[in-house]
Amino acid sequence: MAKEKLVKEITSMDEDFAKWYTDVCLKAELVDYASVKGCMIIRPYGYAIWENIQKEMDARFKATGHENVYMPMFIPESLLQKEKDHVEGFAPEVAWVTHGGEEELEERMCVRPTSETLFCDHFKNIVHSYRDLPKLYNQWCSVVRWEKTTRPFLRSREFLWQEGHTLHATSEEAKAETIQMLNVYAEFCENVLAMPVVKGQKTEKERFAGAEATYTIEALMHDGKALQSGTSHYFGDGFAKAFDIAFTDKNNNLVNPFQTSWGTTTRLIGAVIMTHGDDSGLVLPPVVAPIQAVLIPIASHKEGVMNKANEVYARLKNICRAKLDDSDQSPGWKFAEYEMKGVPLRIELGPKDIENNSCVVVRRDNGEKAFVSLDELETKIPELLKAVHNGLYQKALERREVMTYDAHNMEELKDIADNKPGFIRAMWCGDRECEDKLKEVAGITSRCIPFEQEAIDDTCVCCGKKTDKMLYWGKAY
RNA sequence: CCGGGUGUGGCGCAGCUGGUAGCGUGCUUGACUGGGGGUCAAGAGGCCGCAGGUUCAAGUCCUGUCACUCGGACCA
Repeated sequence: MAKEKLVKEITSMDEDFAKWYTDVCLKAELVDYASVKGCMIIRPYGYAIWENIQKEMDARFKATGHENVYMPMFIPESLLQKEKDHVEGFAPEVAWVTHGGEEELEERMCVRPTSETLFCDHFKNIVHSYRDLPKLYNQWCSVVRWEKTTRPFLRSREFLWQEGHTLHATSEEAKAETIQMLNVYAEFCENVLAMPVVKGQKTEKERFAGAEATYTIEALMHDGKALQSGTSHYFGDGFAKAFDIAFTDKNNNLVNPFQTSWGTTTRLIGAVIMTHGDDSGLVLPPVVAPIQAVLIPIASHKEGVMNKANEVYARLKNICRAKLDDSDQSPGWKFAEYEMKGVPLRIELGPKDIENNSCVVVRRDNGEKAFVSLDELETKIPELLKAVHNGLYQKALERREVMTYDAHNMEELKDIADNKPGFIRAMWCGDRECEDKLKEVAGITSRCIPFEQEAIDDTCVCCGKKTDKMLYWGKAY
């Protein structure tokens, strides 16, 4: 009699958010742990999400003129060493290969933690004239960073990602590319993942190793922590100089080109889980959901039910990514199972429905039930999928707005940081000391200097110096 | 890397003062069921994380190690 709302196998968010997250990853069959610490097995259901992310994102890269390439996974130590800031940033977390078979290598090689050095080494060989520019490359691959503490999707020692690397004749063009790709990421998060993000620039402290400027999209998770969900870097000509990349321009001068890189990772899947998920498990945005609608026959042994279900399924397959679950599990079990897996729409078809020439469609995002005439499947299902997407986006946006606070002085800031999880907006003078102090006093880091500025004060929240710069702060994953 | 917690059938756990390896769930088979994780019956399944040590005897005590996990420092 008692109606159990929760999926019992999943810890509730309020009780223990971290455990909830891990439960969802495992119970929704996204990942399994591997025998090497910090490495994960991405299972078919999880990988299918990644494939959909890749498909959508890759189309956007191609539409903006980029080409895919593949670089080696090993980087000789001498190559990694060429750009000073870069190697200092990554050296603590690279994995080294020292032997080939039984023999020790003359020069050890690291497993790529990122591929700037490889791309530079290649660009040096293929770029000689302004006619060779721009180079707009991207690669899909995995990289290795030997992290200390690890979590599925959010921080693993090996992870899948895409890294764009581009080379341009002018700094203006390279800067425009950096911003363009950040906008591609933001648009992708909104229209594909139904996830609102804050676009902005990283402070010098949070900048990528070797970059002149780093831009970021920051998302807010259910528990009020920020997640850096994609970055885009402008390198100036620093790498080009370090790697001797030069070309002859139209005026016959030998000059260095300007460079960018940008990346997103399987962390986006973690972002989806922590943005949309609830106590019943995963909630997937329809565009990336491996199964967009699951059809569950009721009383399937009864005359005519399976025939009708197969007929409806055949039509559904033409409308969306559909699945018919005709296994002998009970309907209730199936309801819980597909809720846990975040399937956007559940379609129930039983004897009563067939009598009425209709079916029951239930939305995963809000649980709303609708009776849909079987004659209207082709129009209603796409509408409902769109509605789920919009519902998810709106809910996430509203939550972010509610969880974003303005701090006008240090007492207020510390109070918010201690008691109200979320983004904190506060003015900042630009000094590293003030940034460090906020970390020390309130345990928060700067997330970004948002493009959309709003002067909530005219002085730095920390030192009181005059400023017109507003920052997003928060606790980050 | 520092500090806390946990490793026992697939999963979740119990196992006291060392003395025959247990429960729930899941799995298999069958029947009845079927609109929110069904009922009954009969089965299968265990190097007790790994390596040492103490002991007549170790899941239990000791040492080491590995993994997972939470919190901190560092990072996508």
